[in-house]
Amino acid sequence: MTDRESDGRVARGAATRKAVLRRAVDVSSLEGLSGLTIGRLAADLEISKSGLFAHFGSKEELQLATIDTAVEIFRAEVLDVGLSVPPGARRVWQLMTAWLDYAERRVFPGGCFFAKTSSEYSDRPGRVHDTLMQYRSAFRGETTRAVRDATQLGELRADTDVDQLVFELSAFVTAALSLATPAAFDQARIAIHSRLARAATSPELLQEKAVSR
Amino acid sequence: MTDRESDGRVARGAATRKAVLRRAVDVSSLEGLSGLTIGRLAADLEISKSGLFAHFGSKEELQLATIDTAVEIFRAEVLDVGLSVPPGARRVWQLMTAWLDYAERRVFPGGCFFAKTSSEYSDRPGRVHDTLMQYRSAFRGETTRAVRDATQLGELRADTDVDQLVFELSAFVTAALSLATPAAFDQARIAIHSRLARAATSPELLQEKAVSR
DNA sequence: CCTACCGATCGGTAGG
DNA sequence: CCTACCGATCGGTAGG
Repeated sequence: MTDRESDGRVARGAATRKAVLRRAVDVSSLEGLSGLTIGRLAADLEISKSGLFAHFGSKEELQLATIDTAVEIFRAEVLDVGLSVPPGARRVWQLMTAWLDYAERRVFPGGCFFAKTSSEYSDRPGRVHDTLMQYRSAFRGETTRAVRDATQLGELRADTDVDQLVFELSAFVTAALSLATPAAFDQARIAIHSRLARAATSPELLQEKAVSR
Repeated sequence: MTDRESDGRVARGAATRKAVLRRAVDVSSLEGLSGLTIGRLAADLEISKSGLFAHFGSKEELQLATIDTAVEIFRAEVLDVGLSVPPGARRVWQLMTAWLDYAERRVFPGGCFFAKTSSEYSDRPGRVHDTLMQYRSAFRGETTRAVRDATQLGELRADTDVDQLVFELSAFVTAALSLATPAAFDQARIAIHSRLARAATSPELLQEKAVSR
């Protein structure tokens, strides 16, 4: 009896928390993590300010929880899609295009959550800044590993400067995210394909595997 | 007598306005144009809030005046430096490196004023957004003209896709501004040089003119 | 999860 | 340029 009752409360609490964070991620992708205010979020979700506040304890904790929620989505939409292809040049291509696709598809209404918030917090010390930079460098690490693997597999030229190539490919993606026009997304795909083709040991390596359908 | 007195007031007013805008540009480059608050600016400059307010009439007017001030500085530091070299491949190189240099030199304490504020206002409708986008596209227009001129002069290959090349070169710069590490600035210079060398009809075109000293 | 607060700060105004 | 305000909103707290 008491078990069932408290389970019900816990479940409702978790559902509210989840709804708050989903909304928080959307708002932040449009207006940044400091544009996020507890009062506005509470009004949007039609709960009291202090009711919402009780879930997090401080605005900073809300911001950190919002970042973690965005990371989970980014991981599923970009990293998992990229890594679903076996190591090699095509994995690198897949990783970059998954990143572009996720932004173009507006998984977050403001485009890329991390493009917005990393720029916003680039010069503000604190835990929000540190957490964002840590995730950014973790993702760059995954990209670097994919490029290094492709090099060691002989699919990218042995004299490839791995960090330089990662810089250039990432630059094309982030530029498209920042411009956010259809033309820019196309230009990024063209640039990435041509840069990878130039680094590849064989031109067919970037081709889609022929699927029978 | 009255002339001298009112001239003195006007001059003092202009000096105050100038000091306010210089400070506003610095603060915005660090914390964005919405992080700019009239109260804080007044406290920094040790004048009253309403005294400062009287110079602009609204926060939006202050933001627009701040953008115009930043544009003047950007024009002097980047555009004028780039265009000081005659049309051709080297002018394109000069334009891109002047842009990198200005950010690396921290002309604004937060790096590039426009990188920060364009991202901040990318999804907020209004005059601030419109003004920022207008300046961004004007600068892109100048870059495009420089590339087109270099192509027509025969210094870049006739089959150069001008918009694509502008996209790629700008991407390298904005990526470096966003990362803002010494390594990233170096990687951007390497990427720009190599991309321009590949588009050039002759490798010497990017060389510095030999100066006797 | 709520009502009812707190001090601080926001953009802006009145009147000099 | 000033003092002295305004209503709205901020993050956060007390006490349920």
